[in-house]
Amino acid sequence: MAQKDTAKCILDAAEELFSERGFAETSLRNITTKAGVNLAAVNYHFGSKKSLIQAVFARFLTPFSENLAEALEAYKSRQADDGIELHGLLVLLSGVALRSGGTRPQRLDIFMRLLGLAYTQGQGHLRKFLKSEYGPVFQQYMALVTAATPELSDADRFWRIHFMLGATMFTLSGVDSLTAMAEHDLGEPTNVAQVVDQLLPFLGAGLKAPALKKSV
Amino acid sequence: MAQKDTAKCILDAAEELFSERGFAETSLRNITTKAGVNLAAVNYHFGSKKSLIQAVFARFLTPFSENLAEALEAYKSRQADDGIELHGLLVLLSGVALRSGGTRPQRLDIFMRLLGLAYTQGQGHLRKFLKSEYGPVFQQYMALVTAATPELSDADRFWRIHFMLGATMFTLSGVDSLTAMAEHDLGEPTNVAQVVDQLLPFLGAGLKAPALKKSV
DNA sequence: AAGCGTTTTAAACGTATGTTTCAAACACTC
DNA sequence: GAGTGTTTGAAACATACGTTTAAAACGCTT
Repeated sequence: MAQKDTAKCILDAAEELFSERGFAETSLRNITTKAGVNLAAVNYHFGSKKSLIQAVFARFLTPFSENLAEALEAYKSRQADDGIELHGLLVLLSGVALRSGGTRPQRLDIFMRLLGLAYTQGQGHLRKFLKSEYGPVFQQYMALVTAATPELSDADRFWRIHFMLGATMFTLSGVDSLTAMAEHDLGEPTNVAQVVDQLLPFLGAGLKAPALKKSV
Repeated sequence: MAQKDTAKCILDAAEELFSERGFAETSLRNITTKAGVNLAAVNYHFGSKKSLIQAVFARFLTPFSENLAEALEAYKSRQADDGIELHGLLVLLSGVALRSGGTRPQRLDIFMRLLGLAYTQGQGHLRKFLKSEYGPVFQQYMALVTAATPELSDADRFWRIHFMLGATMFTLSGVDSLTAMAEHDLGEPTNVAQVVDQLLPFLGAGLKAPALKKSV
């Protein structure tokens, strides 16, 4: 059991290297060297580099989406017919995210970086894989957010959700560099959970901001 | 004059391909084929692929930072001793950004994507190049933002500025996909300037949000 | 301990990359 | 219009990549 599990070692190394350099910049030789396994092990265990990439995402996203689905069920039955409140929804999602990192809580930043890559340098196969596999849970969550912001037009909500997504992904993607900068400039050490706590009021205020009036 | 300028053709092709696929995924053969020039032309005109990447950034950032510096001077002398107001600063920056795309206004999305790449898959040489070349103007702008938000602690302002940066970069990076989604889902066509108009109230409200109270 | 399916290993495969080379074509001065 | 410096062209360079191969090592049942 203290034995090394080759596939797990490969996933660990790939996850970290991908998040640092991107998919194309990371060679299988980089990965297998870092993992301490033979080059051919990747193709033996995962079939191809593409499948490796998908496996890296699946390892994080599968427990994450399961946790989110559970939390949503619990929330719905608890809330019953009370009004749905935005702040509670944001806390719910951030809690699930912080809890789904496995043993290491920092995994969240790695994964946010990967998610960003999937958007920017996603080769197509990744986006389809992610949407078909994990789309429904997030649509479920979005329905609640819509219920919590009835005053917004669909268009306003659409754009502001993406503003929120961007703020979150960017910040958490570089949370280690940013906390280092913050500590250097301000002298205050910060951890991921504290950054998320800072993030929530910003996102809430942005989403609830008064809509712009056309042509001042 | 109607002659093709080889270096310009290379920059145009590189800019577009880099922003779509990233630096490593874009080969010099992709670039020169798209540009309709010989493969060796890149190394002849720019020396190396690295220098080409820097040149792509410089072509956009140099006029941008010059425009920003001018706008800041005008703003300062106009404002004199009036109070500095956040919304005006945001409008100023967005105006400079929208104006600096050269002939094609869409260039802003391409460049935002490139800037994102510089953060994520920046090979180090890029970040140093950008910071030393264009850092000072942005520090100047930041000083005004600080003056416009005296109620914020340095830490709150630090984090919220990065939240704003993330929301902006993410949204504008994918503004073509997002506007397509918005048009499909909501039936409303949108252009880049309108998205920016949506962004500003969101950013303003987020930055000015009441600070979180520690330990509810 | 023999046998068998699974896993690991080292080496090679074909392909694509960034870069270099050097001769040909060009633009322009004298 | 010859001569000069600059730009382009086709081909080759060495290197790195993802993948495949076939033999060796391992784990486990019998």
